[in-house]
Amino acid sequence: MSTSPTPRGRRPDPAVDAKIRAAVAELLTRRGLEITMDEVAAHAGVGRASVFRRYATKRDMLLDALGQLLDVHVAIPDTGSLAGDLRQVVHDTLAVWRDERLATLSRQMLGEAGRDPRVADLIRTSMRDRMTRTWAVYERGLERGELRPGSDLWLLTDLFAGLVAYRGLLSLDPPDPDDVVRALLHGFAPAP
Amino acid sequence: MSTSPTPRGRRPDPAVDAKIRAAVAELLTRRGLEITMDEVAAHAGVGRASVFRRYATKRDMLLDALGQLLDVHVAIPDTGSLAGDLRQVVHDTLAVWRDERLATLSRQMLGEAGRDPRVADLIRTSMRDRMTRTWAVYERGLERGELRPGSDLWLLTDLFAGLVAYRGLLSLDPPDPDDVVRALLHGFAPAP
DNA sequence: CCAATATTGATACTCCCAGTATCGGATACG
DNA sequence: CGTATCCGATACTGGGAGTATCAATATTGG
Repeated sequence: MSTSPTPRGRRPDPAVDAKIRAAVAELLTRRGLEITMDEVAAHAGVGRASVFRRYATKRDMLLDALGQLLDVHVAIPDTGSLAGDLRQVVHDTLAVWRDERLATLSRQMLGEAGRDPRVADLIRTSMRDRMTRTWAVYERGLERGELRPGSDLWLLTDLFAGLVAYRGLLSLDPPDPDDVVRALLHGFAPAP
Repeated sequence: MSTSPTPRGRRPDPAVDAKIRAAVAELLTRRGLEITMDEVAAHAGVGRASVFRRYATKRDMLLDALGQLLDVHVAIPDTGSLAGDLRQVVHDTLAVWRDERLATLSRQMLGEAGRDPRVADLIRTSMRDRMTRTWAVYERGLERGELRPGSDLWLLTDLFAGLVAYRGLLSLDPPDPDDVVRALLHGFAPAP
């Protein structure tokens, strides 16, 4: 079952791993996805071959780095009302697009998702995890009677996640969180 | 003011223009954005240089082709109710993602928007035009009192356009138009 | 200690493709 | 005619991903 009977010879240097990852992370946030393998190796102070020994392709390398960048901690708000909590979640979701560097990287990452299913998978999973972690917000909202029972909560989350991604990707002005929350909770029909 | 005092020498052959455009369009829908200039020239039965005489770069060529592909006719529904009209608009917006070929191209196009501002501009403008053309739907809705006066209509449209693009880009299941319309009009709060 | 094996940085190579340059031939204008 | 531009064809340049090979070094089993 095991694929490692016993490792012989010289072992991979963990320090090299770290240097490469650090170099990729920095270059990625500084210059976006358009970086060359030579740059990575040079910036890490490491032989070019050592990079390819760890990642079969450039995509694999970027995939690994992007996975880490997406793994950010998201606070779960508890303001006392669903509207307040949602406002906070939407605001946090918008945060990525405020810093121009992160916005550029996010755009390119969403872009890469369009051509590489693995990147799409990465983002999808990351978003799903992230949203699942904010599920408590919805549960409290249901308990307080602020949310219609039986609501499609994925539709709710994807509506604002999609809005934010769409506007960000196309460089449109970001929406105001309060407007978004109002729209999500009460819709555009006149108050009855 | 004019930059063409008088054109000398042999004139560009319109037939060559047409052959190139046709070849690009077909290759684009058949294989997505990852096509080479040699393929375009060969498929058009045209010299490679003639392609570069018309487009300085591959991006320029794709931009031209994508602009035409985006220029599709969209019917403006008039079912008698805002809900019915909106349902139709959402359904039409989803159409692109039903054909797997078009979906792949759309994904790659949205992807390209993430790295090339000109593509983003193209999509943005196209979407804006398209939505403006459906403005009549909203106006009738306002007249019939089905829409709250003073609504941010761009927020409304971007909410569902974003949802559709987001789910499509990440290969998530497309939403049900009726669910979307219900959410947009009445929100997720309980009926008062 | 020793032999076998695998990693290290360095370098040179192949392959693909966008973009450029040049060719002889064709066509349009003056 | 003479010149300018287009035509298809072909060869070239340059950049970057991925591969191959090197001597040097490190690790482990015997």
